[in-house]
Amino acid sequence: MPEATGQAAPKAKRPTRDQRREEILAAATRVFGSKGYHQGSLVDVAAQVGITHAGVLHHFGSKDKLLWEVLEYRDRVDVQHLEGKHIPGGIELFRHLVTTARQNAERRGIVQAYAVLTGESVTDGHPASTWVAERFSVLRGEISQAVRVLADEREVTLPEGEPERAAAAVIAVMDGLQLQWLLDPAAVDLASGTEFAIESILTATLGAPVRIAAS
Amino acid sequence: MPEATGQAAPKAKRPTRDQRREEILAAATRVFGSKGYHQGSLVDVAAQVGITHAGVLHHFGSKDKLLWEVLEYRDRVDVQHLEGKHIPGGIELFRHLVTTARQNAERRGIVQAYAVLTGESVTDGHPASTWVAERFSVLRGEISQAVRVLADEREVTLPEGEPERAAAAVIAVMDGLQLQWLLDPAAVDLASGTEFAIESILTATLGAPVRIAAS
DNA sequence: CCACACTTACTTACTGGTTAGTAAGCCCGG
DNA sequence: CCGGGCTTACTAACCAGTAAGTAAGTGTGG
Repeated sequence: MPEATGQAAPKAKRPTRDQRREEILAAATRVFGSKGYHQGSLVDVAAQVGITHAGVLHHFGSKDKLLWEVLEYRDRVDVQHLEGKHIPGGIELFRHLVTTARQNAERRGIVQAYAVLTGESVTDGHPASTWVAERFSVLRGEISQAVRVLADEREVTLPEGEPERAAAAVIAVMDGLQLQWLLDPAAVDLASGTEFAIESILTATLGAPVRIAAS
Repeated sequence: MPEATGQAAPKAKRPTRDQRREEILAAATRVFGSKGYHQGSLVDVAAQVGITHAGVLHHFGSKDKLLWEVLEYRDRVDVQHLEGKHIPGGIELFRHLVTTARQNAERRGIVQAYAVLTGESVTDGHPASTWVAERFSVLRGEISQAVRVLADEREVTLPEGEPERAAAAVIAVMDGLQLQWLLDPAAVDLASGTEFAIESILTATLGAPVRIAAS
């Protein structure tokens, strides 16, 4: 809090443009996460920041643009989290996936946002559909590459398309478990379930037991 | 107005109550499937049947009730499909799951409806959330039971909670693959991907190779 | 066998609510 | 003193649900 002598008004300092934008993005993530994009309104978002919905539009122009920036924002934060640690490859990637699942069990909001937006995105003409499709595509690429690294290490040759199939299955099981966990957290253990499923898929793909130790 | 001679009028006969209800349920399945529950309106549904939205409300009372009946309708149709063939158990159940996946690849609309509603259902207070949660619960029960049957057949004893974990993983991988397939049908093969993933999970659970032959 | 009573299946018209987006102006800080 | 950040006020569209009226059937008593 600034200014003791000058004018010690208890008035809150007006945030800078970038601060406000970040506040709004965080609020929009919460709102779209808990209510979905269509059901979550700009009024909801604005209320969480303490302004009106017109104020939000002043910063982002339209609801669609806000959604796009929310998605980019999520990517930026996720990458920031790995800063310097370079994208892991081989077995390290799968360790990272399990670790993420473990962390996600403590961040229900983010998991919910991801699940809701992903599900919504398969509706006709949804503004996030290309983003989600692209995200899946990139993930499949990275994971199938890691599978190939493991295969090389163990000197097994995989049939054409097998790494991609395994990659799709790994992503699928993670998303699917999140869905079940969101609807009934007691029935599914996110971390151990993810680890078990990934190990199963890798073991079957490589033809030899694969273990993912603690990170 | 009518009446020329006798009454050879080419006038369309008014459908019976039950016919109309079925028409509306089918239309609602398409609408909620392609646009989601919140974004799909009663006007959309009504237009597909050639009546007004008030006509739809005459039959179903409210939008929420319509959704509930759509979900029940889906169950009824699915079960009808298995009529007489009793709910399969043991390896037969997994064969059935793969067969369903193969059929689903030809029924995009239904898969989309299921994916959209499931994703939407994790939003706060969604009218379908208890239905989806219940469905997951029942499926986990049936599949974990089938896993136990397989374990007994092979005389292996499974750790506490292991069948449930495998069941959750099987459901997860099916749902997740559907999502990826909807967004990029060329990147994922629904039938073979499902078969591969289920075999991987069962093999890892039972400690011995499990194959799912053609049904 | 048919007229009258009643029910069913809607339509039209409206209500109250919510939505995204626009326009104009106010106010504060640098 | 001026410009960005915001509010207030508004619009046009759309929504679910209600109410009342109407036309087309169905059942029934005479």
